[in-house]
Amino acid sequence: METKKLITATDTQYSGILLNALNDQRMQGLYCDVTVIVEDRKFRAHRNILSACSTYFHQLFSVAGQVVELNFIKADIFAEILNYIYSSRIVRVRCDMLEELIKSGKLLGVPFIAELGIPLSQVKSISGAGGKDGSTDAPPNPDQKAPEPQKSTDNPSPSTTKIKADVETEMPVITESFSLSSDDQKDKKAPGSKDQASEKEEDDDDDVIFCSEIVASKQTPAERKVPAQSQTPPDNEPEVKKVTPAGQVQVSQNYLPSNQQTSKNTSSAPQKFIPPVNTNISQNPTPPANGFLSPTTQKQGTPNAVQNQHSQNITPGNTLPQQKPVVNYNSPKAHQIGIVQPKTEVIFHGNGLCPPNSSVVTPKHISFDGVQKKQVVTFTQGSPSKPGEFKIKIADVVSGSKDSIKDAEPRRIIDGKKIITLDTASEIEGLSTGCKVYANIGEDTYDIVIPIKEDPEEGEAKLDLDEFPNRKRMKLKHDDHYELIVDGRVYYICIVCKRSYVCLTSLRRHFNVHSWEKKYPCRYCERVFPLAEYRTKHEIHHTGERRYQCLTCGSSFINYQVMASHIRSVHSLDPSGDSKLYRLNPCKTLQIRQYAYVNNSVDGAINVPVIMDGGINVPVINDGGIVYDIDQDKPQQPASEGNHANSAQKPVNWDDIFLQQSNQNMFKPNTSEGGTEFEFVIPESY
DNA sequence: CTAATTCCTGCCATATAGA
DNA sequence: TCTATATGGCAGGAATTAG
Repeated sequence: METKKLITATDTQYSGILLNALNDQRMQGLYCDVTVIVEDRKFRAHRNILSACSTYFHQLFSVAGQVVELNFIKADIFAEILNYIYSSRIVRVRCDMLEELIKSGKLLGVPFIAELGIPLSQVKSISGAGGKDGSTDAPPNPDQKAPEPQKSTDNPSPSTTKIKADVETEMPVITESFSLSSDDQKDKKAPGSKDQASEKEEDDDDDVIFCSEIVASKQTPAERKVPAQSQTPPDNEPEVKKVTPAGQVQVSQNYLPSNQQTSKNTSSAPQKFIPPVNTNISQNPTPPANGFLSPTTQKQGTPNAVQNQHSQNITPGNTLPQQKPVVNYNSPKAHQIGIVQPKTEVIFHGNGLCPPNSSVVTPKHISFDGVQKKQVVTFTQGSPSKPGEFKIKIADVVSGSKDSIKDAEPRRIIDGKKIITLDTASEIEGLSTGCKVYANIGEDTYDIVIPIKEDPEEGEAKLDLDEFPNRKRMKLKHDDHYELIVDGRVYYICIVCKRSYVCLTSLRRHFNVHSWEKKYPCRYCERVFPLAEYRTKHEIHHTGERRYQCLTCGSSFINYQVMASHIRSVHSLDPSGDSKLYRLNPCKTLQIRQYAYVNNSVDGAINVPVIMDGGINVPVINDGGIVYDIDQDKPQQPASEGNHANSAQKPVNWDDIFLQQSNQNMFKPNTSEGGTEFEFVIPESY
């Protein structure tokens, strides 16, 4: 066999170019497969990239859907981090943002950013260089390389080697403008200098330098995700293990026994799995320790909040005293009793650490480890026949540890599903979205049907097929909710915010507030709404139309609330009583879907008619007998909300749809019309 | 503190796609 | 045609915001 010369060629710029290309794609929205919502901003990105650079995302994406919402970070900070992830650079970050940036970097498990604090502190203290920089602290643990959180120890790539060599000198550098750089030296640039264009392509390798021990010293999200089997059962957890910021992942966790491995329990890490729940107490005046919560997030809880607030921090006044009969939400009896619990916000600590009697507290807003905000957990169980009165106390569901889930004994395997029984509802949290949870199997026990997945990706689809054989059309992946079955009733739980819904349609509708898959822009202004109804109501404010009319005095009002308030205050009557005290007139100014109203007024006032979807040219008669000729001549444009099926699909096409309808045609001031401020001018298209 | 506004969610009617 | 699902309007309570 003839010997052949082996050639090895390394494209030293490949990674940089690749990163650049990825960043370009991100900027163009190409192939972005995840939306990260931070505050009011949405960031499109690539899961692979994020997961490679962030231990947080790495874990999160193992369970999360296409949209994740972070509430423990500020949007501008996240923007910087995202820019870093896609460029390997942090450029000209304001110094006042630095601290927060570092914190956020830690939270997200982005080693480079997390490590920035080290040199910064050195700078601040003027303690001289060297010290405990990343190189010293960071164990020679190349496998913690940020881009590949899960492995690669065995890959001492040249770059890695080089990086190690450079560590001492190439720590992040704070320039005079507090820009941070970890510039690569391929072109021998001074650390502080930044030729962004060129460096961008070269820096990324270096980032592995700073990976680290943040990950090493703290339990990574991934570690947390997989519960250490040997962990103390949640019930016995004396205290909440401090939540490692970076670990505040979980929208949900896949809990597939088959996949569960104990390998990660190496984590002698002080922390155990951090449950997704971290609620905080709204009434609790204690601000987050780090104080970096935005006002809006203060009620949302942050990892830090979790860290610093314990369930026992619950303001006594806001919680039922302990001596109060504990209504263990895990107990079916709790529901049966129908106890109305005081509402409050609670810090739920993971691992089911929240004391069992924390159930006596009904959190109103629960944050789940940074993934979202409010949580309605009013849990009162009236009669099951009154769905609205029975809300699952999600806190129960989410506060649990997965340890016991894993430990739960598989009771039986049926049709590709493994059924396990949990001892407490708090353990349910670990379930993947495909799991169905059956409560009330016994006191404080729950049967959980877990699909046995061969392939994590297909698992849920398989689950659906398995579990819903009767459904002809089942979403292959309903990764937007869990299903919790209590007393035979199914509750749909949003995986993002853990709200529970009796109606799946309600959940679907609600979920758009997370995903913004559909957007409903106002025709009159720049506002955009996640729900069509919100937009409609908002637009009515633009038109000024007053559809709600008090039957007692004839006054008209713009919405139900105003009308009801009027009836209550002026007439001292209850608008929600049996007798109809108002009338809802058909909408004249907006082409919204209207139903064939049932007579909803006690006096027989008409609520007329009969404009259906697609029937927009059906004349509408108002209560005064006036015929509103709706869209007589205009052929149905797929023009409106009325055609909701279409508009819903492409809600952003409002501009196209209504382009010809100038707003001023919709209404104009009218002083002649008593009582109302506008004369409604039905556009021709109506 | 009160009123106004916005949000939320069960329920319902309607439209549509697929079997 | 039937069924499941999507969509969105409405009611009315709750939460939030504004004055």
